[in-house]
Amino acid sequence: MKGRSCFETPQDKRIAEVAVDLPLPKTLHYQIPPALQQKATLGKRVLVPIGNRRVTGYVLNLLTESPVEGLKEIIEIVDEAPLFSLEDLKFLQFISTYYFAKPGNALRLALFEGQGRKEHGPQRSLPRIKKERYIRIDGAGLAMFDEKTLTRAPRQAEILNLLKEKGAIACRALKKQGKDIESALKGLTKKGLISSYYLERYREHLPYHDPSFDLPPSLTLDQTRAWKKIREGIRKGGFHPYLLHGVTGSGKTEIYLKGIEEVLQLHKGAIVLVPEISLTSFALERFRARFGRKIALIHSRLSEGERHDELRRIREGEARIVLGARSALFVPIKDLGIIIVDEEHDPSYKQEEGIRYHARDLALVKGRIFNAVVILGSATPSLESYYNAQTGKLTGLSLPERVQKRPLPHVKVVDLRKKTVERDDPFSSEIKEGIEERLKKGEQVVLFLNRRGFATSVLCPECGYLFACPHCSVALVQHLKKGGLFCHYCNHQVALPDTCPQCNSLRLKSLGWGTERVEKEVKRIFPGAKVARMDRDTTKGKLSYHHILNDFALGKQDILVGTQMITKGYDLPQITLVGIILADTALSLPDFRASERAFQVLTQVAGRAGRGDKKGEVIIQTFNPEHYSIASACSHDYLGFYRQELLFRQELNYPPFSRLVAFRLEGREEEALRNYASHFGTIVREVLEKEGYQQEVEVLGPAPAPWAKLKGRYRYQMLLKGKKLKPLHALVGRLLQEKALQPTGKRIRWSVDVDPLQMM
DNA sequence: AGCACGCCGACT
DNA sequence: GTCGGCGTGCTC
Repeated sequence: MKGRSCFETPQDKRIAEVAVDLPLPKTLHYQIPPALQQKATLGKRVLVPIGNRRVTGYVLNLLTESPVEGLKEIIEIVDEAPLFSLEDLKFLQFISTYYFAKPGNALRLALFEGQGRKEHGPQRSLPRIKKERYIRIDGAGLAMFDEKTLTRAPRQAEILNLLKEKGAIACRALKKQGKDIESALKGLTKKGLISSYYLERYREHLPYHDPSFDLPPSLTLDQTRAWKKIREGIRKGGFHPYLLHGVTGSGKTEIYLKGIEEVLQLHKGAIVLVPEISLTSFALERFRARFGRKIALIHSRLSEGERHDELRRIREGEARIVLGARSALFVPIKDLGIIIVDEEHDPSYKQEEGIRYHARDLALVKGRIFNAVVILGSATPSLESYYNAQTGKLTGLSLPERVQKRPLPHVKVVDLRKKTVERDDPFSSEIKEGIEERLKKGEQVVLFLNRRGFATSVLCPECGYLFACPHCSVALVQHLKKGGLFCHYCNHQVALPDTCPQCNSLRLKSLGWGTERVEKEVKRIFPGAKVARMDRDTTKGKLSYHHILNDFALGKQDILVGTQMITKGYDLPQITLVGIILADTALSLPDFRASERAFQVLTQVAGRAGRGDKKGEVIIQTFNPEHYSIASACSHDYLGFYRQELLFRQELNYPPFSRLVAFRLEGREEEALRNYASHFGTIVREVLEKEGYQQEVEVLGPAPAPWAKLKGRYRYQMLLKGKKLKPLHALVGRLLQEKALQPTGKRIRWSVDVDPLQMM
């Protein structure tokens, strides 16, 4: 910080705007007592009275006057130095106004409290700093020591010799070798030959071993061109946003690595965001191979202690780069130089609970506020981002070819409509032949199907009875291994009876294939093949995801069957065949982004094939070979897809041609919610007219959500659509104030979703 | 989130 | 007559 002037409180600003750690809709104003005037600065914690309690708050702003009468006084300033910089506060302020988030909740993001935890519960106890015991030779003791005393204590002698060699040893390392370490150590200590001491240790999710440092490969011509542009931005300083559109295997990661290297040389830090699912060791290892311990890993599967220690490494300056899922965007990195959002199109960047933010959008905001370079990278950019690159909001960079002149995989389409005879078999003869050929050659196969379980539903063919979830409007999915029928939304479980509960028929039928069934079938057809499955059911454990992929990478399996999870996050040269069991699943979703989603998933998973020296092949099975999502994915034609999808969006006035805000209404009683929803719609339209927004905002609904009931809650949604965000935003702000919209009991809730992604 | 205020049932 | 149920409403 240059001088202190910008942090000193001007004499006339005697009021502090404070966000407290309570779910209040607004910030509160407090008088700054003269004695605290000097210390009361932006970004510090303060102790304030609220009701008859005292709570900690955060100074977000300093004011000269307040519209509120009878302000109370700040009791105490907690911090010597501010916890938040001016930029941090700006970023926070933006999040809270843009997403209509309570300031206290926005604060929790910035404080990195994590999402899954209790909101506003009691303060969690801070994880302990972990210490590790070491031993060293006690010089004085050794000087007076007679070797013979140890002839009958070989363990002690052994340890002593080791110590003479190394000086000091971690006890943990010793314990790995023998069993009875403790008594030997006790003996040595008693004789005054060694002493113990403790050092702090960082907990690690994926243990660090010194990587074989990676020599940067030479760049292709396209890479060089893209890299030069980005380097220019980094060197110039300030906010420069890029969209790096590179086909699968075109070497986007290498550009990210270069960007980070450059930024580190300028003594700045970096944030790298990757989709939740691809948080494997693979991304981490690649970065560690280049940057060693300067990388910190942050994601939801870390234990509290591990996360705490990673944050500590960042705070203490050992780590200058943070790699993680969306929440890593809020990690406080000193002198932020670059933010990278890999696979920027990925829906997991959208938080669907609490503050419904989009990490890619906020990455751009953060870049602007912190004057950092932002790279959005993808093989299949979101329509919004690609459009932004075309209109100049982002600098578009393109890598149209794979590295080392490797071709994109050849794609073969199998039209399932012509396969009516063998309908019950998930594999076409083309896929079977393909698998057989790969098994013979010792190459690897990936089989993708975006549904887990054995069968997607169970039905009685005689009376039509369908096993459905009593709490959700979905069919139950049959699982063999877990045994029974399961709801994938609320986990409701029932046993599968032998007869139909409605007509007692014995002919219950399992419909639709899931990954479990695909795995079973492939094992049956190819008894010699080693098959692994990766989906939510096989990745419950903390590191199971890592282990499955690792084993596959090591060649312990020939075939990997999986859901979404296997579409990205790894780069394995032995995979030469990707089979897409049913490409249509994503297309049938009731969402205007369904085509985009389908195209992205197909392109991503197809991109796993042929990343080594051997040519890759993709076989897509589908009932809709003509659909443009599928056809474009087959011909690796992003631009073709983009143009067609853009037309569709324009016609229906959907993003990127408009902005959306969704209201989500929820309640336990169907009728009460239906009535409330209709009342809600009336009020919204009334306000819209009264305030004169008819020209700028279009209202759709409210209507029952496509999944009308989930986890025992009925759901309605309403959509506001506008060309410009500003009037939309103003109207929503106005509606949040509206008394008539507040639910009158009945256990009904509603929330606002700005830039909604999932329409289901 | 707390905590007070508030208006209806079984008790010292 | 009161103690207390937890429904709604406010906190600078």
